[in-house]
Amino acid sequence: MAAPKSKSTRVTLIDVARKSGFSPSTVSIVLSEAPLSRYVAAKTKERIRKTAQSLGYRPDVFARSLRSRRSHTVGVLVFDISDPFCVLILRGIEKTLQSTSYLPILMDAHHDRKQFEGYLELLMERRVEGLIVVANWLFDEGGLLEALKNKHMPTVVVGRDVSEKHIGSVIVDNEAGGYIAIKHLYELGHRRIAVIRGPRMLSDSNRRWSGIQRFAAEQGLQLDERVVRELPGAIDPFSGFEGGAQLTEELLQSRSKFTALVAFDDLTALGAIRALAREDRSAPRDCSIIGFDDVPLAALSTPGITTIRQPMEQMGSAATNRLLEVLRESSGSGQVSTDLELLPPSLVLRDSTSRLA
Amino acid sequence: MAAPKSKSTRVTLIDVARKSGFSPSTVSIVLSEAPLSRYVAAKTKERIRKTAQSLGYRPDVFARSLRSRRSHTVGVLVFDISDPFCVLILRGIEKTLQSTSYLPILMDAHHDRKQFEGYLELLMERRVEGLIVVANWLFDEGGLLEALKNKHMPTVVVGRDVSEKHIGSVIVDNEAGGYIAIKHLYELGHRRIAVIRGPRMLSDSNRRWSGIQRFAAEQGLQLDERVVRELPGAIDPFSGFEGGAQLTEELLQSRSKFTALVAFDDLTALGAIRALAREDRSAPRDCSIIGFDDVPLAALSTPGITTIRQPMEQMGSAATNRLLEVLRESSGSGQVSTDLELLPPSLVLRDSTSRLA
DNA sequence: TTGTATGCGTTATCAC
DNA sequence: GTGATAACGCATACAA
Repeated sequence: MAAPKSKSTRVTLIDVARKSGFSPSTVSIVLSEAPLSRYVAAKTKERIRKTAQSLGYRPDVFARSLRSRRSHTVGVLVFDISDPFCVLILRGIEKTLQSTSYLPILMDAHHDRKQFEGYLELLMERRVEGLIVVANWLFDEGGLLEALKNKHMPTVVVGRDVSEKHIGSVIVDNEAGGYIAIKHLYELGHRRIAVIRGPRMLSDSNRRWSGIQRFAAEQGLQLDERVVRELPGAIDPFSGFEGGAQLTEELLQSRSKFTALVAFDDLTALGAIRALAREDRSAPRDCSIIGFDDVPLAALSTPGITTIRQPMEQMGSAATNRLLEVLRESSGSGQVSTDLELLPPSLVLRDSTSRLA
Repeated sequence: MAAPKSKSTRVTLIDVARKSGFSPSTVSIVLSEAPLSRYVAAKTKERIRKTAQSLGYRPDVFARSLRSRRSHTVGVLVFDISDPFCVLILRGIEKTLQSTSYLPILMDAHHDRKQFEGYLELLMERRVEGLIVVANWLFDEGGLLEALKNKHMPTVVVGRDVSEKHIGSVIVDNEAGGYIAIKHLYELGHRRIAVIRGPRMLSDSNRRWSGIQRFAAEQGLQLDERVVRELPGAIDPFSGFEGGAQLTEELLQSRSKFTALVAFDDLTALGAIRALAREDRSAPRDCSIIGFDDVPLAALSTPGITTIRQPMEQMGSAATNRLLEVLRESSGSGQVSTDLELLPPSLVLRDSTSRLA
C-alpha cells in the first residue's frame, strides 16, 4: 500500500508539495532540515514528512548538489589497497563517516603516481568536500604531495608523516614502537640483537631506529652494527618479504652471532622466518623475531608473529575526525591544521619470540 | 598562461561558448561527444576544444547527470574488503573500467547484511547504471539476493554462484579445482588423503568435493570417510583458520592415518599447519597440505602454500565486461543474462606438498 | 551544420 | 511561518 508503483516517473519534491498542500520551498526546507526549518510549525513538518514517506520520495542527489554546491562526499584516496596495512584504516574511516552525512568515495591508486593524480582530479570534479589520503610507506612524497598541496582542499594523510602546510597527518608513534620492540626482546634475555631497518629515506624507518637506539642507550646495551641491515628502497608493498629473507640470509651467513631480530615490519619478519627455514632453523627456537604493524597475516602464520601493533582502525577514525572538524566549521579557514597526530603502538605477544634459554 | 586564475568563479559551458563564438549547444555537443557531433565541422570542433582547454573548462558532473539522467558510474559492492580474496578482484574490476567512461563507486558492507542493504540503497540513489557485487563465501544468499533482485538494475555477482533471474555471475570452476587438488597429491604418491570440506550449505564447497570424488572414482582411489571433515558454517572470513586448526587437531588425534590433506581454502590450510606445529609436526614433512584460492599470504607463509589458484583479477575483468556489454546496448533488455561464467583454476606449486617418501 | 528555448529537481532569496 | 520565483550548469528537441 505504502509504496506507489511509479517506476518510470520519479517522485519529486513537487509531488510532495502538491500532495501535502504546501509549497515546494517549505517542503524543501523541512526535508533537508535547513536552518530555516526551525521556524516551521511542528504540525507542518510532520505532515510533510508523512506524505514524503508515503510517496516514497527520495531527493535527487544531483539536483541537490547542483543547486547547493555541496556534494556531501569526501574522497578517500588509498595509495595501494592490496597492502594489508590499508584495509583496517579504511574501516576506521568508514565507520567514523557512517554516523555523519558524508559519503566516502574510495579510489585506489595502485601505487602508481599517474593514477594517483588522475583520481585526485576525478575526486575534485566530483566536488568532494575533503580528502583523506591513506598512504603506506611506499608513498613517494616527492611528487604526490605537490599534487595535493595546491588543490584548495582540506586534506588529512594517514600512515605517513607529511610536513606540509595545511595538510594534517596521523601516524603511529614509530619511535615508541621501536623502543617497545627491542625492550621486549631485551626483557626476554636477549642481548645480541640484530635489526633489519627500513629504507633510509623513509622517516618511519628512522624513527623506529631512534627508538631502538634510545632503549639501547638507556640500558647500556651495545648494538653490534655488523648485525644491523637496511632494506633497499622498494616499489612494492610485498618487497619487504623478499628483502627480509635476503638480508636474514646474509646475516646468518655472516657468522655474526645474534639470538633475536627486530624486523622493520611484519612482512620483513615473514621473510626472515622463511630465510631461517632455508637454513633449517626456526623461530623462536633459534632466533626470536619481532615485527611491526600487526597486519592480519601476522596472526595466521606459524609461528604467529609477535609484533608492534599500529592501531590502524583508530588511525582511520582519528584522520576522519580531524577532517570532519574542519568541514563542520564550514567556511572557516577551510584548512586542516598542520599538526602531526601520533597514536601509541602496542606490543602483541605471539609465538615468534621467546625467552633466551 | 594557460590556466586562468578564476578560483571562485567556475568556468562553465557558457563561458566556452562566448569565448569561442559558438552557441552553448554546439559546444555541448562537441565536448560531450554526443552523436550529433558527427555533423559538426572539424574546424569548429577544434576551436571549441582549444578554448575549452585554455579556459580550463571542466564539465559539472552534477548538472550533467541531472540533465542527462546518466551518472556514468557503476556501483561496486564488496561484501567484506578485509577478505584478502576480494582485493585482486577489485583490481580486475578497476582496471577494466579504467578504459571506459565509467567510474566505480566502491562500498564495503563489512559482511553485515544491514549495511549491505543500506549501501545498495545509497548506490541506487546515486543512480549507478550497473552493479558489481563482490561476494565471498560468507555471502548469505537468503537475504541479500532478495534485495538485489527487485531493483531494476543490471547486476553481476563475482565469487558466488547465484542462480537468480537477470543476475549474472562469475566464479571459478570449483569442481575442476577440487579435481586438480587431489590429483596433485595423488601424483605425488599420496593415497591416504584427508579432506577438510567447506560448510555444507555452501555450493562452492560441494563443487570442490564433487571434483575430489570424481578424481577418486576415476582412479579407484578410496576416500576414507574417517578423515573427511567439514567446516562449520561461519561468520567471519578468518574463521577458516580456526576451523582448519581445530579439525586438523581432531584428525591427528583420531589416529586415522593420512599423509596429505586437501584444505577447503588457504586459510584452512594455514590453520592446519598451525595444528601440525602444535603436535610438533610440520608440512610437508609429516603431511602434505594443499589450499585453495591463492590469497596473497599463501606465498608468504613458511612453508609457502601449494594451492589452487582462482584467477581473481580475471574474474573481476570478466564480471566487468559482462556488465559493460549490457550497459552499452543501452536500453536494450537492460538485464544481464543469467549465465554462470566459470573460469579455470590452476595449480600453484609451493612448498607445503611433497612426494611421499 | 549551428542556434534558441526549455527543463532536469533542487535550494536560495526574497516577499508576504 | 510560508510561498513565489529565479537560478545552478548542462543537454536536447526543434527551428533555422
